[in-house]
Amino acid sequence: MQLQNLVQRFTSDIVGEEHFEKMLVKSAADKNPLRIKFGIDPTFTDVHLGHAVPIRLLRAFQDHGHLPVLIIGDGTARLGDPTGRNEQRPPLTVDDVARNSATYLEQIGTILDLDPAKCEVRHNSEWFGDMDFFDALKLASQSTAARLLERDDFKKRMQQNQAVHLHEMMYPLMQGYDSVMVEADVELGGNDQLFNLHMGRQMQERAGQRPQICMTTPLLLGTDGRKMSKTYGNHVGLNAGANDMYGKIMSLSDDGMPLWFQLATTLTEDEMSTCLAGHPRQAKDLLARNIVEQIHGADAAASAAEAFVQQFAKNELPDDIDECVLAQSSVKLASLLKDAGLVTSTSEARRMLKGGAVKVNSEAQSDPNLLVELSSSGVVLLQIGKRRLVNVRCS
RNA sequence: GGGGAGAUACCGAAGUGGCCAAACGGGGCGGAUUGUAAAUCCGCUGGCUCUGCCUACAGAGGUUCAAGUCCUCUUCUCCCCA
Repeated sequence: MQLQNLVQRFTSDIVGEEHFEKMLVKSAADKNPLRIKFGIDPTFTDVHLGHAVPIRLLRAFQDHGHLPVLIIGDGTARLGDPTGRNEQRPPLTVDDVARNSATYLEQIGTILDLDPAKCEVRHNSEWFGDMDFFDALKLASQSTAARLLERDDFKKRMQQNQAVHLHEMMYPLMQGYDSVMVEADVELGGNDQLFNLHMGRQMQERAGQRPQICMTTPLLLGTDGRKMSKTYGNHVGLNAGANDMYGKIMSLSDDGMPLWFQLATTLTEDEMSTCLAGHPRQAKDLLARNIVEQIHGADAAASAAEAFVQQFAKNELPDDIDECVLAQSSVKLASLLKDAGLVTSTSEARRMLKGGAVKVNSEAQSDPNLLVELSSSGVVLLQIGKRRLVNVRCS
């Protein structure tokens, strides 16, 4: 597929579009690949399918001979982009960030080719790490309060009489500075990044560089229709197993499907519209399969689809159930549910029991004091709802 | 620097001395229904050795038989003035 077509499919906004064509032509003539920047802050342990949208576009650029410049924001993560959340997160420690950075690369590697010859990976602590206070002031002098307060998130919070801290306003400047440091030609980001991307342009211009083209991708919504975010629990992680990933996508709301087809699948426009015209259940199955295939391969996708039908449509037990080994042989049901890790407290176990959610060996139980005998040879199957299952035996 | 308002559970938000483990709404979780979609109905939503006990209404003290509610100090936020 043509790069321009892909760009069209995956972007909602392009700043500096009029120069993009020329840049492509010049890059081809000079045999000088464009530097395509994409930055991601390792604030959590998983990268999700929402992040995958710009990453897939990045991959498209890579496939067309351009150079992805992947920035792991181990410096910016310490601050945290205040986007979309009207409260501050607890600051991450250096260790958190280091741990997350490693898993991020692994997950991004499922989409992008991280071969050093084909991709430049940078950590922005490289330049933020040894800045002193006066360097930071210099950075701050690059913009103005009025300009920063134009940012949607800040504006809203100001209007709602909520706090906007000074350090939060440094975030866009940091991201912009990244662009200067890597001399980006194009920067990709989610729709909510538009302001930050603009900042890069502005700062590059001040630094005497050619301002980057800013491309934003539409935001992939979470399975519940809200913005995909780990904090909402509506995300699908790239590190999710095939079955889990398939199941999560099946729980997507019907309304969300067109956007998901557009942003997360490899299907053509025609294939998509054929799919969407059919039964929604069918369409969702294809959607889920396609996505799982991209990450886990065709075989895994097929068996995930099968396992799903077995467990949820036919209401049968799944083939692979986690096993848990406990020391005691005779335990009260409420404690057992907790010890087996199905609930976090015995109080929760009691509530579940009262609500009729619990089955022991496929038989409904409601007595928290029921004494369950475990043996080392056979297993006892504990079940809360359709999703939480575990086989228990004693050591 | 001066004046005023405020901080309640995952979120929003009631509560102005006992009937408060805290109304109500959202979210989440379970049950029914189903296409693990949507919609709808029902239940749950601090912990424990669970008909009882313990810890909680920003933090620390205090008044009281009794405090989310009153007093003092502290921390944080917002608004107005300079």
